[in-house]
Amino acid sequence: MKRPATHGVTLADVARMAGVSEITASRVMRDRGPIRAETRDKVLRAVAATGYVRNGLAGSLASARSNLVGVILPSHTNNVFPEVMAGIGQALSRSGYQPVVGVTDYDPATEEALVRSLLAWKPAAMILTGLEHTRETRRMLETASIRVAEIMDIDNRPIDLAIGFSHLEAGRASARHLLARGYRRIGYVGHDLDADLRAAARLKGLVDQLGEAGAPLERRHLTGGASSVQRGRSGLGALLAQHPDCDVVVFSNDDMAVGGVFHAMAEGMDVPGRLGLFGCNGLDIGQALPKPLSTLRANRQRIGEIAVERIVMDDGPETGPAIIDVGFEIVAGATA
Amino acid sequence: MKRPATHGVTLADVARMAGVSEITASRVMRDRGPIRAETRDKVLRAVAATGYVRNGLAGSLASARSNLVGVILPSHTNNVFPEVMAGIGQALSRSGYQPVVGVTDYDPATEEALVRSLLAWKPAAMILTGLEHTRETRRMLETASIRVAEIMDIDNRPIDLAIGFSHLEAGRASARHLLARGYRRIGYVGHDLDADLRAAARLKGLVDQLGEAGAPLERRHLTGGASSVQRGRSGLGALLAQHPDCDVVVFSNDDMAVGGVFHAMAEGMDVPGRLGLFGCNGLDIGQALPKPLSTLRANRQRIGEIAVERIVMDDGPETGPAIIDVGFEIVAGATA
DNA sequence: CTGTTAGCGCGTTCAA
DNA sequence: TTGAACGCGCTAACAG
Repeated sequence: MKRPATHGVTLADVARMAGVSEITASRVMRDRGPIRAETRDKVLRAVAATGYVRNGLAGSLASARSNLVGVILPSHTNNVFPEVMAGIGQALSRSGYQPVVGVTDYDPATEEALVRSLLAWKPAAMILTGLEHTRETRRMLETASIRVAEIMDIDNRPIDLAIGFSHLEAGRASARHLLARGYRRIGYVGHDLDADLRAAARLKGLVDQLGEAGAPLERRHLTGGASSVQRGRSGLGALLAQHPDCDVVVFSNDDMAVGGVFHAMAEGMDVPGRLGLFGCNGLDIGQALPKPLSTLRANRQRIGEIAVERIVMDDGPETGPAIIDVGFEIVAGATA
Repeated sequence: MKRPATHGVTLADVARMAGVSEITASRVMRDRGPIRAETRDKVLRAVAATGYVRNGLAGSLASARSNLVGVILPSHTNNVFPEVMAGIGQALSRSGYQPVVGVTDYDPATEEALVRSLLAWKPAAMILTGLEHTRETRRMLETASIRVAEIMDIDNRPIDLAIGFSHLEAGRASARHLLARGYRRIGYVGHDLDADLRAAARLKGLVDQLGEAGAPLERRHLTGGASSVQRGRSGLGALLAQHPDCDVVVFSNDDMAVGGVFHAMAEGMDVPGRLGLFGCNGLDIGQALPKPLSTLRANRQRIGEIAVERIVMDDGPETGPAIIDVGFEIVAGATA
């Protein structure tokens, strides 16, 4: 190797080698303004020869804009978030943006700290989950004068743009579905709902609607901790031990419900003859079961995509806080 | 509001309000050097009053270091990657670093483009998947003089540090397990292996070992496309249609294998009496099945954690390319 | 314990 | 179609 090429080839080096000014080289790098083809070639050759890599820090500092987008999600383990992340990631890469990711573990204080440190990168936009944040989180976001998308939930007033569906309504719709099927002794198996506000909202909708219909939800078992297939499985066992008379069980989400299906299988229980099972989320896995899971599905990947499309690609006039309801559908399935 | 507070409170503003120099304010922000408690308080008060948010772009540019770490993964949908991302994310946040994420869809050219754009942020380190990259990717990484971790695979020479296990050996170990159980008419159901080099390596190990044992792997079905529970389910159906005499089927991973289990359930097939089923990865879901899946497990979350610990927290002397083998274990399960 | 000086590597704004 | 001058907001390296 004739040159160690260790570190720090700058635009100035490239410009010098190409025999042009820095700004011209800069324009070539960014496809900006009119450049003679010959000049462009000289610069590109110099880039190749030096192995120049743009310094985004300097560029963004000078231009006061970056192509970073802050993304804050509650959890890595809950299967729905990899899916929305997939939607976000794909849409972002199409438009040349890059996600800087943080995970809150459902803790508002952690979220606040994350917002603060992500804002330090002067992101073009910020995507966060849910509509409940600390006062300081909201203040920082409002002050930053960047686009903000709050995803998953629409049951409250967003800072800028909310994309998702009403979890309250989802709970109600589940209840109506089960009532229509003739179920009356309804049970519920859930994970830790103090943290997962959206699962809690679905439960509230379920409880409200069932109460109004005169079939109150009295049979419940909460496992505590994050949702998982294992906890769904053990949770159903625990619920039935206490309330053997349930005719259907609703789970806080599909992971839990799949666990419930496995419990029923292991016990040789007839589903849905002896016991109906109902999930929430429409995960791939539930639909691949021998009997596809009855559940409620929203397109989570699409939520991520829409968030990106609206806040990083859109530059229409600001019209104040907006809400996009992507809706949900009851998947009849074969278990309830 | 007495002040729009829209945009751009700088360190200079804070310093002025606190009656100190910029560098002192800077030191307070970063907990650097000795500061009198009183001075620190004045600064912190000014920070609170102004709502100052540090500009990481300027800071990193000046100090030539950032707390960003580039993370490049092949896929969002393959369930193993959310798990390693969980390990990476947790370990990073503990040490105050933030991941900038890119997804290659198993394409080396996409990976190269990602490396180039992530390098623009002068990350403290870079984590990528596998040991196969384009020549230019390797060059950029070597030139960048940052720590590089290549995760998942150790069957080749790493740029700096490799963390994972030998997929070739994993395939061989699976073969030995099945042979020891007495299986001889072994089938295989896989997804698209052109892209997923590690699944391909496991298959090669499997084929080699079976060949050496005189029970060559002749019964195969490849579905094409990414792995999924659905494809595993349909794939097993297709394989058995062609080769009804299989006594055990190995799947390219656990998602596929769980699909296989569901197919067997739906057909009322006796597992493992009539047909054994064997996966790879040890996903939670496989272990929650009525009969826990027989599979091969590596601790993927730990791989992510170790990668971070070694390349961002470690500053021991460089000793050239290193390999960390986290190993794997055969999970006997109840399906093979 | 605190301050001064001097950039970091780019892009913006003008002018040519 | 190209360039010169300036500054983005912060921190390193000294001094004091």
